[in-house]
Amino acid sequence: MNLKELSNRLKLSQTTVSRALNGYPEVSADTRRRVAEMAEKLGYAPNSQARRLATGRSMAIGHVIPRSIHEMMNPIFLEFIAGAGETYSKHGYDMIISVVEDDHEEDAYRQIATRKKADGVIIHGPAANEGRHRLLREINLPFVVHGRIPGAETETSWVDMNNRRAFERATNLLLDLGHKRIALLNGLEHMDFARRRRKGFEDAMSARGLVPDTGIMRSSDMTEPYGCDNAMEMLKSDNPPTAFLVSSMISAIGVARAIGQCGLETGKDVSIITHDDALSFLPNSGEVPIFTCTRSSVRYAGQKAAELLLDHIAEPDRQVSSLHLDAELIIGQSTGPAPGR
Amino acid sequence: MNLKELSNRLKLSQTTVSRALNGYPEVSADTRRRVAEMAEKLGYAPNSQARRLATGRSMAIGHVIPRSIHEMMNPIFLEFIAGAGETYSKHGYDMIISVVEDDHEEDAYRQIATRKKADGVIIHGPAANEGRHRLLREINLPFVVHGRIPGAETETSWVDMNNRRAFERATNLLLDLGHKRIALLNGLEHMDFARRRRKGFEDAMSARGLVPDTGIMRSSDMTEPYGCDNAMEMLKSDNPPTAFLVSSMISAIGVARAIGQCGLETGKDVSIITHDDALSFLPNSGEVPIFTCTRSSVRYAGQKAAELLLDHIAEPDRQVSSLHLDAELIIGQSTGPAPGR
DNA sequence: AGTTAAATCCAAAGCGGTTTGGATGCCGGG
DNA sequence: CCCGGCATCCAAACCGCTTTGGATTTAACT
Repeated sequence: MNLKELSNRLKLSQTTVSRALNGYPEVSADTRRRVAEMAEKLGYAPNSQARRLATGRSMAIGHVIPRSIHEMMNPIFLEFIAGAGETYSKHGYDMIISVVEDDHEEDAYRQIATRKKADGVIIHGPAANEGRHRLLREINLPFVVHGRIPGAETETSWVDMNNRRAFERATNLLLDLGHKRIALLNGLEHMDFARRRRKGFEDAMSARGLVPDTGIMRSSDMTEPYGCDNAMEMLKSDNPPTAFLVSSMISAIGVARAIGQCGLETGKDVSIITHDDALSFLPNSGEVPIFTCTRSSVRYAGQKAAELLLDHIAEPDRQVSSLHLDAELIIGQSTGPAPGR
Repeated sequence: MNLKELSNRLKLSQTTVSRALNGYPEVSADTRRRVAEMAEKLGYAPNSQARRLATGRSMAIGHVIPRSIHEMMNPIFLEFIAGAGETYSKHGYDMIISVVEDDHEEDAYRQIATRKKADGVIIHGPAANEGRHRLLREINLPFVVHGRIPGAETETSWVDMNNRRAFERATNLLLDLGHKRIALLNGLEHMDFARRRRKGFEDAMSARGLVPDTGIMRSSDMTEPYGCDNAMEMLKSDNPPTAFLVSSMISAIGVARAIGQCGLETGKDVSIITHDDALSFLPNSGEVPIFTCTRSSVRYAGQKAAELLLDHIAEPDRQVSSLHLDAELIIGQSTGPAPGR
């Protein structure tokens, strides 16, 4: 069933039928109703390829993710995608995801632009020396960044949470509880978010005249064993930390496991604060959540980033605009006063 | 830069240029080279919408996932997607993901078919009373199932792992170690995979004349707290289990946490066997993995399911065909002889 | 040399929509 | 009664590619 057949059945021209269905004013209310009814009855829906070709808009947003196991192929990414996807479908956009070899990333973006596969893209996981925004500007592909690109904060549109502040507040909470020896289990520090988190931690420490001990600061992919192994090693050392500041629930669970294996009690002997992205399969809710955390829904960030991008596509010569989300600081069971205080 | 401009520059017809680029034989090697060079130089790539319209194939595979928080929006899904995505990009296909409200799922599939958004789809998470395969057959949309549809195993193409056998073997391992009181922390049992796992557990038990105690069998979304809370409750009961059979690493981590909090030792006082989907952010590897597990890479399953689907699209009147994967049984640190034996 | 087959290349017709630039009919006002 | 203007509707061009059915040139064979 295509436009032609439908308009034949209605004894109307394709033009009129098309206009009727797309809400143009040049068609009487009566005809519009007739058309809508017949379309419904015959189950007509316009072929997207044809429409896209005619309008020149692909009505799709691209997400290219490098195949590498690092960082991106993680549940946080999924949750973001889920949020963005909700926004897309609400606005009639498709989401297309390209999993590419790491060294084909640039190529993937170029393909999207030249083959007109998508009307815009979202940049995931900006790193320290980021170049994707320049490429995208060069090939004239609208984009929004999830996170911030160091040095390009004012010239790009982004959605990010206040990583520095979140970790600063978390650190202050620990300091207020009397902890002085605080370990940092950070994400990969070539990623922008991890740098900011570290900054927040260091700022809070030095504001109280403390010097962060790099001996108990780590940076890696945020897996469960990463949390467990490093916590274990530190706890068994001569001068163990009394608190852990962790970048992800997943690793925090590992830290908790290590604490348990050392015969210690989380929240009493050792404290943990983690960042909580509010992942659906790792709920940290309830009256008093298991983990004290800084929480910010990455799914919500996905929704907002998508909205921003769609706005930009609709009005191309609009100012860049960004959204800075604040994380909540939530007191759970995993923190307590420093021992011996 | 489009075909017309390119062919003008080359003083050739669009036909010839198109054929040269698409590897048709009716063009001399010399011309082909010239065309390729010029296309490269001018950065030409065919507009996908136009090509799709002309060929009638959308060169995309759809994945529709309900917005609901249950099951689907989980890391296992992501890992599957990642695997499938690799296959797609290798074959020049796009992956389009639709996040839809639960009650719009059918509608989403129909849209894909009538608007020609994708050439095929993958069915995720088949449940007990599954109807999607009938719908897809009705609207004539090729598909492959990840998992199996009860009652339709022979008439549909699917990729699944041998859930029943995996859990049977896992249970036997525990029984061989002398465990008699074994708890089952299963996934949602309206899902097919969870039913099969339960079957495997029950089969193994009754083969040794044991009757599974439904008092220590649970079924839910596989979160971390699910594992911890239920394990905690059981361990504190009058007649605690000596071993746990768990459906997911995530919940198994929760179980381990509960064991630790009870002052017991995993692999000594209490054993755990979990299914391990080989998620990248939950590595369970090393010489002796932390968890004894049945392991089957869901990423691999994604690759294979995608290959199967692309095959079906290429040769529509081909037999249905399926792939039954076997899980490895891997001995880790989380199992040991039943206490007092 | 004449004929045929093979090798190249091309004009034009789709694919299924949207959109431009009229055409037609009906109305009230002068 | 005639004309301008509004409300409707339509024919045809166009989006950028693939593909059919020929046309033309070249090579090969009798």
